[in-house]
Amino acid sequence: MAYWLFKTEPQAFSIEDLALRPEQTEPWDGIRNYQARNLLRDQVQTGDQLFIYHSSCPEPGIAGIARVVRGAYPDHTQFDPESPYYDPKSSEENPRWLMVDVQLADVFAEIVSLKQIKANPALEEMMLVRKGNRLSIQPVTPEHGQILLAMAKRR
DNA sequence: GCCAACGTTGGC
DNA sequence: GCCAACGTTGGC
Repeated sequence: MAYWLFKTEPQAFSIEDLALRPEQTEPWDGIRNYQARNLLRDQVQTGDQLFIYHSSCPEPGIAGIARVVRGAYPDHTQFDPESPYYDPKSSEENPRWLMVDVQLADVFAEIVSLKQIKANPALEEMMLVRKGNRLSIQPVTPEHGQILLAMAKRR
């Protein structure tokens, strides 16, 4: 079981949306970055835990945890001309983009803020806080994962 | 293959 | 809204 950090903009999709129907699995679609796609394809596995990170919002940080319930398969939004994620250069025969299905595991009582993460010397090697990193899917080491879990207040 | 121009991300 | 730090595109 590996840990990952998945970014989302809460105004588009937040952990509260996952929490609306906690029993339901949700497709994590719209990944349009090759590095992130390769992680989905090669490394992200069913049962892995995701730290759900809210970005571009008043308080950026980790809002909770989800689990991967289905490994990588073609992201259907790439074939839909009506979708903002439509990719005319992709084809059903040779899909370019992948997605996974996730299910809510836990909503933190309080966000583990980017500010807190930056303030913790034990997390200074996290990809999230390394300069210039914008990757939307990031590996989280077991050590960092344990520290983040310890920082979180469980609801 | 180079690289300038352009687009995106995301904190502040 | 600003802007740094990328990633992508496309002419050559």
